[in-house]
Amino acid sequence: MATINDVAEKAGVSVATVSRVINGSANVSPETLEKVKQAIAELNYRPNLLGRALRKTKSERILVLLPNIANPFYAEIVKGIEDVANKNGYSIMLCNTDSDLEREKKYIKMLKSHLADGAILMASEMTYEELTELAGEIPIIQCCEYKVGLPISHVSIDNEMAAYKAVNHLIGLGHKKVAFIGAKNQFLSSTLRKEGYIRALKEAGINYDPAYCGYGDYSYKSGFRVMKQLLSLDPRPTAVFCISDLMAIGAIRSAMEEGLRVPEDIAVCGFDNIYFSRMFKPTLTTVSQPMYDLGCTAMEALINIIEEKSTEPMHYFMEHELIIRESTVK
Amino acid sequence: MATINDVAEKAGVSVATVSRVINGSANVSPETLEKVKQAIAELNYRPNLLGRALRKTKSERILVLLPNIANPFYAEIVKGIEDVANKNGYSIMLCNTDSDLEREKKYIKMLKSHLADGAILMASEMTYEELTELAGEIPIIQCCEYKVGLPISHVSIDNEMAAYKAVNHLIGLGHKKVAFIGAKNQFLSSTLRKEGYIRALKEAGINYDPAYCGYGDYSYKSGFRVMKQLLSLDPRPTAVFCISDLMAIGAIRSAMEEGLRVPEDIAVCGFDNIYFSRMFKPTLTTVSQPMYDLGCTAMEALINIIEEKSTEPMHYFMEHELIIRESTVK
DNA sequence: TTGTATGCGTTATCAG
DNA sequence: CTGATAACGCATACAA
Repeated sequence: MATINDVAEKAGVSVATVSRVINGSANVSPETLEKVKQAIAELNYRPNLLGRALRKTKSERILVLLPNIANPFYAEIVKGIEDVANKNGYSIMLCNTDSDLEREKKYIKMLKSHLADGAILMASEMTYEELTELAGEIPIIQCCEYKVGLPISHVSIDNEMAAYKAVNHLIGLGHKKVAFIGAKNQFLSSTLRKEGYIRALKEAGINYDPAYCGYGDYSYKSGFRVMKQLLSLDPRPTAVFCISDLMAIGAIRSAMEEGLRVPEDIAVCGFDNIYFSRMFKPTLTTVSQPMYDLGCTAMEALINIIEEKSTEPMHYFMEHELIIRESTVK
Repeated sequence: MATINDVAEKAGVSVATVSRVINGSANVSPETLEKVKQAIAELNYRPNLLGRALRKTKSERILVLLPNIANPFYAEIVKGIEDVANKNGYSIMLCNTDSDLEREKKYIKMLKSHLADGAILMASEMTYEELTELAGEIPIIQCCEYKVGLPISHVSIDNEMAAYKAVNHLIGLGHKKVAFIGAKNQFLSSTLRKEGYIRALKEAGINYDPAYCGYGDYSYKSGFRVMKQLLSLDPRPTAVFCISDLMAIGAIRSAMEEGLRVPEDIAVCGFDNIYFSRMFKPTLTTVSQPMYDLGCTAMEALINIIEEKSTEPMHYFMEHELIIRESTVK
């Protein structure tokens, strides 16, 4: 592998001049420029990024930690992140944590070891203390899932309001017995979506009944299972709000297996608007997050921190949208 | 950020001793070990990976280039890659190329710039020449999609045989008019799957008719569109083999819209066994690839090259499996 | 067992 | 406009 020294030797100049050529410095005569360029081409020389980053103490690289690359929801966010990053000269590298704290910490260690200039964290498993400490060392942004009260910027939607609107839609269709399929975990969005559900009920004068609430893990299977239990209640719910599309689809299949029609016998609403929600029959009513914009905004906020344009933690709430399809309205 | 110098100073030893402690050298007295460990802890010191990699000319990092992180197919492969990598002390970083040659080349540039020790390429857009040149410089493996005749190891399934078996299954059910929904692109798998389709027809004494072949881009929409055309043929096909699950699901929805029942009026078979193929109604008959094992094998092969245990290019063909579900058999 | 000195490949400072 | 040289943070050969 050719180094800058080889190029310098071949071109008959010093390494400093080669470096100037590489970095587009104006102070190089046309003849030397040509000589150096030729030497670079002949040797097929590529600057060693490690050496450069070490010298500049800046890598122009960003880490994106996400819990599950299989989730198409994150894929769209990553697109936004990448586009903004590329526009600003940064490369992004994806780190799949698999919701495993150990894996996440391994990547965080790489981050702390100067491998990247900053990171975007989605659904981090770290504690308040760990996050705070990390933010003191390295620029980070929380995207989608976040913890409040931290000196760390975040980008998300208003989960409480989104859930409220979804449940309000069901109530507006005349449903009185509206069930809820959520998740019990450390994520704020789970709590907020449930709070939105409860607020919609209360405002409509409907009693909040914990018996109408089940909990899964966002998966198809868990939606299927929880729905089975809810359907055994008497009186049976006539509508269900699920905090993920996959659970909603599981719930629909569960209802169908019981001989119920969707939406005639029971209406189902999901959350996320994954591409599959259009393909499923009946097509799924759901809440759409502006995934691409979430990614763009997160990356812009991160760059602002890295380049020290902004220092104060910012909290961005992006617009969401209720998408009404066949699973709630015939 | 504390450096090895700070630690050395604080502990009252030389940087060499600190380095020995970090790297677990045996030749350190218990007392110095303790002193250094304490200094490391107090300063919250993390070795700078750039410096280390630069010095060792080895990063212990692997790049995984994939065309689309949204495709759950790749997610499972990545799991296999990660598990083997972690077991061997490597970290993997995902690079989303979006099937864009420019993006891919940017990551390849990083690879050539010593940011990683090697790479696993899935569905690369590069030419024969580019790939050959790259392989001369850096350890790489082709996974799933590959080009033949290159001095580069690859891991995949036998696409021709898999397609053959799938179509044979349809023929075995009594179908004579078996259509095909494929893709026209540079990928060998597209060609091989079509060849398998043709071989199965020929062996059964069925004439291969190009009119029964349509082409999409693996997506739901394209499957839907192509199926519409195939259904307008006279005589109408009674079975369809699709080279992706998404196209198969699009095809099914298309058939349903025409008032046809699946599988009674028309049988549909997909390819990939994405998790969604189980959730869809009717559940989808499809070809399952051993995604996790593909990833494991690819990573093992890469490590063998990096650590120079093997030098000869190897070609691995993993077992696949035909999974029969409701879309072909009632 | 420990320390000194060197170099990995860059970029940046300073002198010319 | 160009070159010599130091420094980024680390690991290691060699000396002590």
